[in-house]
Amino acid sequence: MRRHAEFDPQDFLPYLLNQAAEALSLEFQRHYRGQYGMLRTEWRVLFHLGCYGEMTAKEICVRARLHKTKVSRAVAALQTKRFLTRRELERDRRHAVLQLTAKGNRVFADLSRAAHAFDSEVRAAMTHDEAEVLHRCLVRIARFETVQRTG
Amino acid sequence: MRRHAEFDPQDFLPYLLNQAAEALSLEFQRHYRGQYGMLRTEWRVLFHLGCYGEMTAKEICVRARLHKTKVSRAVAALQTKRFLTRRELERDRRHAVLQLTAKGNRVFADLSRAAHAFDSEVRAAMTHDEAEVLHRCLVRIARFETVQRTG
DNA sequence: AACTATTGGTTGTAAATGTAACTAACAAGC
DNA sequence: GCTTGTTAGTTACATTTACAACCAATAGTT
Repeated sequence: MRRHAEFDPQDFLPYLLNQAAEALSLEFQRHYRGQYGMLRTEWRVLFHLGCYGEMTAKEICVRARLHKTKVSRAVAALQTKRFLTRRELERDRRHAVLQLTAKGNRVFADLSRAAHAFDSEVRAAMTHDEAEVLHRCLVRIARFETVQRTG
Repeated sequence: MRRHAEFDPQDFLPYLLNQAAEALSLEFQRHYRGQYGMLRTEWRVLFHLGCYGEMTAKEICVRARLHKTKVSRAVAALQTKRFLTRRELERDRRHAVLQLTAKGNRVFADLSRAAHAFDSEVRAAMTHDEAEVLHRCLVRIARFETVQRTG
């Protein structure tokens, strides 16, 4: 049936990578979406604040490689959910340091635990060596030449 | 600075996988979007038709793991671009076999070449063995238990 | 101080996506 | 033939995202 036998979608890395990423994202969504009504970007922002501690929106943009509008909206949503607070800096009132509330920290702790468990579950499908290689390759690919989008 | 040192976003597979997938997708977009004004789903549908030959929308849904509405819209778009034609089956007029036009095939050939080149470029960042492991792991992950979405 | 450029962040609007409800064709049971 | 169920595909509407324009604060220049 195949006409251009020289190229199977499964062998095209962007395609395969997307399939894999989507499979995992969709599965993990259940946790932050189902339990807390959060969107993916909100989860990412919370995740970063939880992992690294307080920081400005700009820092999140750079670290998480998210566009500032996405972060802006996610922060607003997390704020109305009372998961974080913003504190303006006097020395430069353009910046606002974001910080998880106690509630936000509890949610982070819960999701962090779920993430850990999920991660282990996925890793169980491969050997330790394979996981090492996978990680190394993904990091390399993630750093692959991309257009500016941290604006 | 890190507070919960036990978990770095970079170590969370869904996250890392997403970063990697997005980096590649964004980069490859230039080809199908910039040159032909195609959306990602359109490119995927074209890709599948090009690789495997004519098939129905339903078959594309299953193979590409895309929801039927996405495929429906992509097919409509590709049709107005004159990249494919649809031929109803007499024996079951619910089905329509989709087939690339000559123009569609030329576009596929061009993008297929670009995809090949891009794939090689990415693979150049790793050894042959690494690429093998990566591929194997990704296929395994892509098949990971997911909710039904080929409906 | 005034003038421009840059930066952090928000908002408006169009495009894209997800979900559910729908239509049309067929199939099975009666 | 008529009802009920299923399947392929479309459409309508709500949610999400992308992109550009915008605002306010600061920095740099004169």
